Amino acid sequence: MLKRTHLCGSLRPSHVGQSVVLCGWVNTYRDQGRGLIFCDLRDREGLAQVVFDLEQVPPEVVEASRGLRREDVIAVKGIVRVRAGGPNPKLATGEVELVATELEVLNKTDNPPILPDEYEAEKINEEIRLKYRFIDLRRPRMQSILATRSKVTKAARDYFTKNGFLEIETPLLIRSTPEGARDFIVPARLHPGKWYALPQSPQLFKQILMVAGCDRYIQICKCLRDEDPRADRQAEFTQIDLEMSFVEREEVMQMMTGFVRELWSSIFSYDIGTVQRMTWQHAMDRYGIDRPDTRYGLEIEDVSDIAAKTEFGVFKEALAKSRHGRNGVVRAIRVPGGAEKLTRKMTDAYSEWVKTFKAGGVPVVKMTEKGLETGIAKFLEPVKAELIAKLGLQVGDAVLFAADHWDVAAKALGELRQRVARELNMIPEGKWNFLWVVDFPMFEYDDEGKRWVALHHPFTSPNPDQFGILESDPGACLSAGYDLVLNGSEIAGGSIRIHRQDVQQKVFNLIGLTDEQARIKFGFLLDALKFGAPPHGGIAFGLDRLVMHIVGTDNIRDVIAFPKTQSGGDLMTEAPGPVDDAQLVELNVRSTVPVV
RNA sequence: GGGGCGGUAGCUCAAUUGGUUAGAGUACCGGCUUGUCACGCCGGUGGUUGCGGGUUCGAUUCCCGUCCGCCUCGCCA
Repeated sequence: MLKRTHLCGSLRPSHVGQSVVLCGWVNTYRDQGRGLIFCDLRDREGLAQVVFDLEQVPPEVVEASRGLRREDVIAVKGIVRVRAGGPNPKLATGEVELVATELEVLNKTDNPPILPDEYEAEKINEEIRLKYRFIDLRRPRMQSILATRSKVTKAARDYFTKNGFLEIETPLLIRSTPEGARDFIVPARLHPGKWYALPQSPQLFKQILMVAGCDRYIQICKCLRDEDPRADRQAEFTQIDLEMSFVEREEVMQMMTGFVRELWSSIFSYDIGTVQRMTWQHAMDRYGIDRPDTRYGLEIEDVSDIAAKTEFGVFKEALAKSRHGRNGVVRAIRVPGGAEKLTRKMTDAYSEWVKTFKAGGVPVVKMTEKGLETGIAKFLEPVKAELIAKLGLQVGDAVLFAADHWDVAAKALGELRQRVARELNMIPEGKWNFLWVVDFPMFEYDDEGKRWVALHHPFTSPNPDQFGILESDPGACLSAGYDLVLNGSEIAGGSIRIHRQDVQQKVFNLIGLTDEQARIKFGFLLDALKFGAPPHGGIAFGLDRLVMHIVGTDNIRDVIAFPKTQSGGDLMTEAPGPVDDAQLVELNVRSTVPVV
């Protein structure tokens, strides 16, 4: 076999005159007739044009070159020269070509169902791309994404090991724990009737590594949550998981900010500047979401007191609502220029759409030269001046309202804010807005379960100044949690953990675990906390999402080599699949559904 | 679990109100072509219209069910 000397994409004028061997896939071939054949050969690095001058090569090369087809795998030996037909500016190698002297066809291909040609590929159904992933991944775009992902994981290892983190592996077969997402479970052959779970994250193990004196830990690990996927979510995903001892949240945030600073600097030569902080309450009030996109305005204003002075029934009803000690609200978004840009059709669609978030609709008013018009203008007439002042209304603006329980109104306007920004093209290109969200509540009340549930997870510590109200007013207690948000998407989340056994016990009690249940489920953690647990905290980056931002895609499957579909299937391997009865018998498992 | 969109040639799509032999581009096959680069020209092969049922003289088209894919609500500590 001819031995490769260069990568296709690496050929440059400096190679002219050299004898080289390229290996790769036939990207395209152009048969010019009896004398001349062109072939663009592709490998991971790019394309190079190979010329077969049929009068200058041995008969077997003539025959083999005439039989070349797209995606055949070949090795070619030849001399690099300046292109005789003039340069091709579309190719990085476009100034040179390889004049073939030898050709070895390493593997003929069947007619490929799809081609890794960018011109074609953008149009091909993802279903087909996933089935023939081995061809789809040959595309330059996909190769580039895989390379970028590799760069990110290497940057993480470099940065964190440089800062004293040890890379330590944690088990995949673990104990199933309550709380959180649904577990994937694995039958334990040696323990009939018992099961392992696959980790939703290495959370408890990394905490125990801190108790074990490892000081700083990093792992790039798979996490598995048996929940329905989304465009930016897979059941099986990857985290850059970290934990540090003897720190408070400030040091964790500084360390992590340093990482993204280095990453963005090395990949984009972009200075992320000072990363802003925002409290969870501020985020919810002003942006209607716990991961605000601060690249544009459209902030939410509370106009409850003004609305209270109107006779508009929807406002009155909303303000009369109350839940968990919080009154209903009327809130509004001023849309600059919205009087013209937001058509009746659009605002009607918004009203319909917010119903999916349990809101009743979106009252609208527009500001024209004549004053407030359309929509609910007549109800607002008495408070016109106040409203204009509060919202800073100018002629040409529109106002979108939500009136409901505070969380419903927040959610509706938060979603609406993003949709309006998208539809009115208000999101600036090329901006990277990083933001730390802090001071999350420890708990939220679960109406169905009639109990408090941890907003982050039950190992999250209250903020140091909040211990006093942990038990007396859990609903008001703020945690030492922090999320790193990029352009409205959560890319990392973590917290300072509880390192005292008595505090952990209290939190378990608060979320409805009795001492005995806590003992059964988390006895090892409570033990660890008893025997010398240092203060510690950490964070986990969602690697897939981080890479999505970096490569500019909104499809998580683009950044995973072998992703799963929305129903958890792998279209290439056809997993999940049936197993033999014998396997089930050995595992002491019986299926309750007939095998298809 | 709920809602929405989609599935026609290897691939991307079309097919009028339910009506002739389901078409086009591309890929593939054959021929021509010595400077192309999404090469070009001529010709050809290629169909379980996702699957199952129903209505009808007649179904890609209408109805029911089902499978698959995508988006989304719930869910994702």
